[in-house]
Amino acid sequence: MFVEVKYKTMLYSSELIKGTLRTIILKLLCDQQKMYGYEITQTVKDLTKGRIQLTEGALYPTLHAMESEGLLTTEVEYIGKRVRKYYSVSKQGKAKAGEKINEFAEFMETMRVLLNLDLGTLKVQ
Amino acid sequence: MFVEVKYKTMLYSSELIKGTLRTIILKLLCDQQKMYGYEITQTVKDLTKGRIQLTEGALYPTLHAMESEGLLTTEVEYIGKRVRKYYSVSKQGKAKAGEKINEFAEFMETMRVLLNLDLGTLKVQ
DNA sequence: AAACATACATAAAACTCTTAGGTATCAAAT
DNA sequence: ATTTGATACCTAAGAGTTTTATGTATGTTT
Repeated sequence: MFVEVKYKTMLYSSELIKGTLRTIILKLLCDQQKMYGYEITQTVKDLTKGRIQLTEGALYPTLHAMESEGLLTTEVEYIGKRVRKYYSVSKQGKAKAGEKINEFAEFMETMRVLLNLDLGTLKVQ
Repeated sequence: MFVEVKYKTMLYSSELIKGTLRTIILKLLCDQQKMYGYEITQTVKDLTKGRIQLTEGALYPTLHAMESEGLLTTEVEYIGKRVRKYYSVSKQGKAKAGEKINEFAEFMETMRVLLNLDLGTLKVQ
């Protein structure tokens, strides 16, 4: 009869997350070598303390697109009867990851200046 | 016969800017009291050294929407025969600005952690 | 006179994401 | 036993935002 509240803070209104999905995927896959879709959603949820929750409707089509663009490669694995599709970054994907992450970092700095934010005082609990 | 290069760095691939337009507008109008559309595009371009260039096709409809939502108020002025439409933030607009800027700051911090960025070493020239 | 900058505006198309639905396996609780 | 919840994949309609393209008009610079 009690509802467990996992995360104190709200989800971001999703408009901000737009345009960051590919960057997030590339970064995680560069760090972890190989991951499957569902694992990516859970990892992002954990790492962001629930603040960013990727929807499957956005994730899967994006993974498929990135594979067809040659950024990711796949290998299927069976866990009992259940299918798992692992994604890894290709050489191109690694290059792209570098670009994307760099671009995002610069974008953040530009926005920090534009919005006159003092990130030194910001603490995300 | 020489082309003047105003800005060294590239524009951001625009996907990142998505979702930040309203925040930028509210922030600028809170600081400047009143601004007109074209002025907003130029100010953002200058403040970001050409990295963010708002398109008019995105800006004007957004300003209209924000006015109809009660976030902004307008007053028309004539410079010779040319029309200028000044926008100011309403009381609601000011509250919204606070929320939006805060949300963006938290989002940036979350992304910093997620992408493992070291912003201390980042210098935007 | 032409080109460029100022200043507004709209509308079709493109792009990305949400919402909503579907299938199926496995574990835990009722 | 069966329902619920978690795991795991997927697609498609609709919503929302932005780009691209276009239009109008005035003022300034070349």
